Amino acid sequence: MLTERQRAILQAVVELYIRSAEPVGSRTIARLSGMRLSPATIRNEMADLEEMGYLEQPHTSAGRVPSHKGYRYYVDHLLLTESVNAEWVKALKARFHQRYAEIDETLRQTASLLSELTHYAVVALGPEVFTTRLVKLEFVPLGDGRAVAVLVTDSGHVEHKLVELPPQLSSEELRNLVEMVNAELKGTPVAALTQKIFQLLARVMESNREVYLRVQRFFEDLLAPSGETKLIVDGTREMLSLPEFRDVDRVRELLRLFEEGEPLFRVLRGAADGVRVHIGLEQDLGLDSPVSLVTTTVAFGSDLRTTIGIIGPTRMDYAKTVGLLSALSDIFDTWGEPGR
Amino acid sequence: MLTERQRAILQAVVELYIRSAEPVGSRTIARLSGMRLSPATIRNEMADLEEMGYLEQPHTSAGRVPSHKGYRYYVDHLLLTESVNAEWVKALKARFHQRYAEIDETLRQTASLLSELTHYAVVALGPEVFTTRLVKLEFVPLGDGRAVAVLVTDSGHVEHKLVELPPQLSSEELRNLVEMVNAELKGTPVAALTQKIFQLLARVMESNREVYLRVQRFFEDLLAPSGETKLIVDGTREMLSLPEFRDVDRVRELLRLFEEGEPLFRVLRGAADGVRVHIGLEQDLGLDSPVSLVTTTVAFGSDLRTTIGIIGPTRMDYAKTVGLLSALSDIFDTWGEPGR
DNA sequence: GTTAGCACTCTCTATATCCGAGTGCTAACA
DNA sequence: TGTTAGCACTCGGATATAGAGAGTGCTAAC
Repeated sequence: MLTERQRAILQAVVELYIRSAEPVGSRTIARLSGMRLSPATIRNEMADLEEMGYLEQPHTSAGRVPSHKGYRYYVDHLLLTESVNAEWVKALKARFHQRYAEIDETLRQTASLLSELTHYAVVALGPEVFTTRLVKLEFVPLGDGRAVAVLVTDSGHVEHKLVELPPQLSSEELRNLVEMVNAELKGTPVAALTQKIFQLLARVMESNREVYLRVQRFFEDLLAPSGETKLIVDGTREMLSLPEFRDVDRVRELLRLFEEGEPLFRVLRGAADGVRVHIGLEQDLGLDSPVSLVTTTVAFGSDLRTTIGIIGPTRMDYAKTVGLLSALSDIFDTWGEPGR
Repeated sequence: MLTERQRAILQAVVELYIRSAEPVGSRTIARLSGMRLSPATIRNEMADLEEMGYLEQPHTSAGRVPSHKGYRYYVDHLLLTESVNAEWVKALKARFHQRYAEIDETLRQTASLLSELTHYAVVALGPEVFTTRLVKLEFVPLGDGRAVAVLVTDSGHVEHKLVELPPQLSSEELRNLVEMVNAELKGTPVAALTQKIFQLLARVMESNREVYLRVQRFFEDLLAPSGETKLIVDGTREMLSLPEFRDVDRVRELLRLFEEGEPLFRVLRGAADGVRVHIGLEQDLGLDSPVSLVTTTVAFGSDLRTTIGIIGPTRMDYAKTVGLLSALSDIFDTWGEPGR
């Protein structure tokens, strides 16, 4: 259990370190924090805090730096979430008021704005479309045995794919089939589509087993999630001005992380609902540089959900970041209700 | 006019500098190049080459480095284009044999492969769709006054956009309109589409001036090139291992360039047909780091054209890069003929 | 419990020094 | 006349050294 004074000192260390990126000494705290205490006293407390694992010393005779445990305590008990600038909230909301935009695009723009506001990098899971529903499936023949298949969902999302038509299937038959799919499966959640189509096919085509198999394969290909969920990344550039990334090797690592995506996927997928602070992800992400991630998992209306994360140095400005993502969550929540 | 020996020396300087990134001294050339000459003789020649502007000295008592003029001469007169690894050609061709893929995707994959092969960054202009033709225009109503407009071209390209339906237009009327567009304008080049639609509208709706204007505005919006041509970028990461980018500031510049796009657009758009070598683009691109660009402008069949460029340090491996892009051009050319 | 004082530690910066690679020039050589 | 050996000179980069500054822990006094 920490005393009131220890908490105050821990808070001061964290906040000063966040601002300066330099180890914080007892002098500095004595001067800048309101406490009427001498450096010596603060030194004693800091020694205790270190022993308890909240602070670390890069080397003897340097100031202190928060440990992961220290950050954790700070975030969980000492953080006063900043109420977000009204200006910013307005800017965020603006992203949603242009209803023309596709969800993907909205998300991309949000990411871009967030990185601009925080000066950190932003990652977002492309929205999962599991629960969106089919509005229309269409084939547009191109004339040389190929066609474009276009699939429109009720969220306004469009998937399209160039397909080779199975030669066994006359264009007449295909047209009938598609008409039937549209008539009978409109409103079906996209996730269940493949299965439903198979059932439909089985019913219609039981006569001709061989063609059935071909056509089944064909739809299977068509509906296979085209390139698994995308990762949206923005603001890589912002990270480069941080002292943590003064070294090009660090930058290279970071770019690799963003290009590769896999480790980020894992972390984002694993993030619990609401705004969460993940401190010290360097191991999980395979980086040498100390980074933290603040995530929020939000729902777009009742159909879609996505996770947005802000990646910064471990000494990132948690107050601002958490505040911003909370505000964003609220906007998402209230936005889902009226229309979509 | 350069003597045979001077050309040999210039070539040696360029090639050694490309390999080592270090200024090249007379000793090195005497040792490594086949010429049976002493360093002293080579020094004399190098002094002459410097006076003629082909070489530069970073400082007295360093070796020589090629000037832009030197590179130019090398590329224009001394370059033996490497015949490309059969393996690579195969890999490139493979990108085109999956006819399912959309052009955009093909291009993206090609860029990715090129950057992997060269270890430089690759930029490509999203293909210009000016000459592709309309195959089908479709509106899929979503039910709350919005609809998805889907436009399919004969190259298999799909554009889609969420639109708000003009309330003055009944869905009945819209359906008729779209049907008419499809019936009458199928095969129209996309570039001419807006104008054609206006003519059609004018003919059909002359009775109701006010609605006409609304609907015109609506189509205008719809067909406005959605977000000007895209820039495809890949392989930024590769650049980071080059000594030219050991400094983070340089990296930051580079990332900004790729994010911003505008200067790159200008250069790529301005590139003449065929394989071209642009030496020393640092001014044009607003960089401090010395970079060159090798471009090729290729046609996809008769309909589309695009420019692909490889950006590397000015001391990039021109032989390899030019060879690779030549091979790519050939593949594009022969590929355009059969099907599409 | 708090604080002043002090010796000590360690990093960082600036300065001096040295080494090596490379040059230009001169004079000798074929 | 072109080529080469020799040599003094230059300059950047690496290495060593000293000193400043910031911060600590500990002791002893308040």
